[in-house]
Amino acid sequence: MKSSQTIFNDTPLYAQIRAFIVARMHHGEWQPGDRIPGETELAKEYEVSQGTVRKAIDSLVENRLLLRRQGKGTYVASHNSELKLFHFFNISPNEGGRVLPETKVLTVDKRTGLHHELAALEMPAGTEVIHITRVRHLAGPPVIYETMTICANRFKSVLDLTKKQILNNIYELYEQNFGVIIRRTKDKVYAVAASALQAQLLDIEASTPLLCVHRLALDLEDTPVEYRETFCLTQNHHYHSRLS
Amino acid sequence: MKSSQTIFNDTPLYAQIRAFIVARMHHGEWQPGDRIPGETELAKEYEVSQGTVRKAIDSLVENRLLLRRQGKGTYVASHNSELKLFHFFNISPNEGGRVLPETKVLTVDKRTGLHHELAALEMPAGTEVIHITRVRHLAGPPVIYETMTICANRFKSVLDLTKKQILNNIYELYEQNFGVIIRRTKDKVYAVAASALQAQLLDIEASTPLLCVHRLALDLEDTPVEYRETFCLTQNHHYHSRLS
DNA sequence: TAGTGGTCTAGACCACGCC
DNA sequence: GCGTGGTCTAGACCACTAC
Repeated sequence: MKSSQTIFNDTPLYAQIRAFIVARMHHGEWQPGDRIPGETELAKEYEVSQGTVRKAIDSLVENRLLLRRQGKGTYVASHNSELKLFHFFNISPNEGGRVLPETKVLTVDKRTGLHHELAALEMPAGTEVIHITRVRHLAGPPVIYETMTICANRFKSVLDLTKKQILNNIYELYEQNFGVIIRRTKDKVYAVAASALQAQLLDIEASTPLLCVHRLALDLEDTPVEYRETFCLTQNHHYHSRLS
Repeated sequence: MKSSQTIFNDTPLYAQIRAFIVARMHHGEWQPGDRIPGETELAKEYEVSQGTVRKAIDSLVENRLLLRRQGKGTYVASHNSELKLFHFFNISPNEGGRVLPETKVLTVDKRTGLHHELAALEMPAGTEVIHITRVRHLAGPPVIYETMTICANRFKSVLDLTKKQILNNIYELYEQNFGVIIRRTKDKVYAVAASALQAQLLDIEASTPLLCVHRLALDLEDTPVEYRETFCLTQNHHYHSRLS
């Protein structure tokens, strides 16, 4: 990169290149599934060495924003690829392998966000949100009741979809319809007693212990996108996580 | 690395170097907290370029087995360093910052492992284990009841310790007394109703919903080391996890 | 055969911590 | 000033994919 173009002399070159690449993905120039230019080409374009571009791409591959295919090229990651299908869905049967959930959307409403929802999403009081509730099955009776809250402005056209059009993997919907890519989530997990409504929907007795997950999903720029509350029966299923 | 010494021509050089470094840590030549030789020195020793050693170290730093200090050197990570204190302890108060738990050890016994314990630890039926139970407080009344199961052979001298000598951060004990470094954990999380014993120990009513975590802790070589069952009150606390 | 990512080298300069 | 890790370069060869 020519010194005359170097704006941020305090940040490493590869970090600047990485930011440029993320910006082009975020802006929509490179869509999920697209192949991006080769390392040598990007190196020429930005006037840096191929090794520096490689280092920038390395860190994006680590964060699963890009994926490499040897001999073919580097691609923008997509949530609907097999690898990512289960990535943010960490509830599994106790016995047997992972199961893709079936989903029934119950309600889709627009309303003013509640205090704790807006606090989680870092939005000012009074902001309009879209509120979705749904029940999910995992190869059997219903085991998950879930509510999701998203910004009404950013996801306005969700209201135009029928309940059946709302995808099972809603992160895929964010990506395909709104260009919003979920990079990471923060979960807080509790044990609670089932409310009357939850008991009815999950066909259990009230006060049955339920796993309760408060999840915040963040996009590429670490902006909160969705606040979700998941209530899960853990008789035959569990929530899993790995630390390393 | 001279070609005559190259044993695994199918694996990349940097991966071989990484394996050598891990072996020297695992073997005890480099203890937690030690400084390892500089990149140039290791490069000379293994007869590879400094860049290759760097790539090997990079991946170990990512996995938190090593940590770099610019201008000083590269160090073997230690669980008692501030950075790692909370790393595998992911239960926090709902309000306020993280709190270091106080711990009271209840029992330390040697017995034959139960079926599900040995299955988790991948040990043959009939293996002897050490079983520890304890209660933990987080700046207030007790909120955690926990049982831990470890291999009796590997951790024999734990039986010689008094209950007070068993450290609050038991992974630190594994590291300091046995040279076992925990690299990662796999958690399965459930919601359950408190048993009579748990209710008594946590001073709550029986059937109160409790968070139940089944945790397997693995060492550097991905061998299961400890199986733990944690029961946690989530009135004022929560279990947290991040996916990315 | 041509282009891509994957690995590896040798050497350069910088920023930091320490003496 | 010296040694450390941190960044960057220019070029090499390999393995894989596609034509």
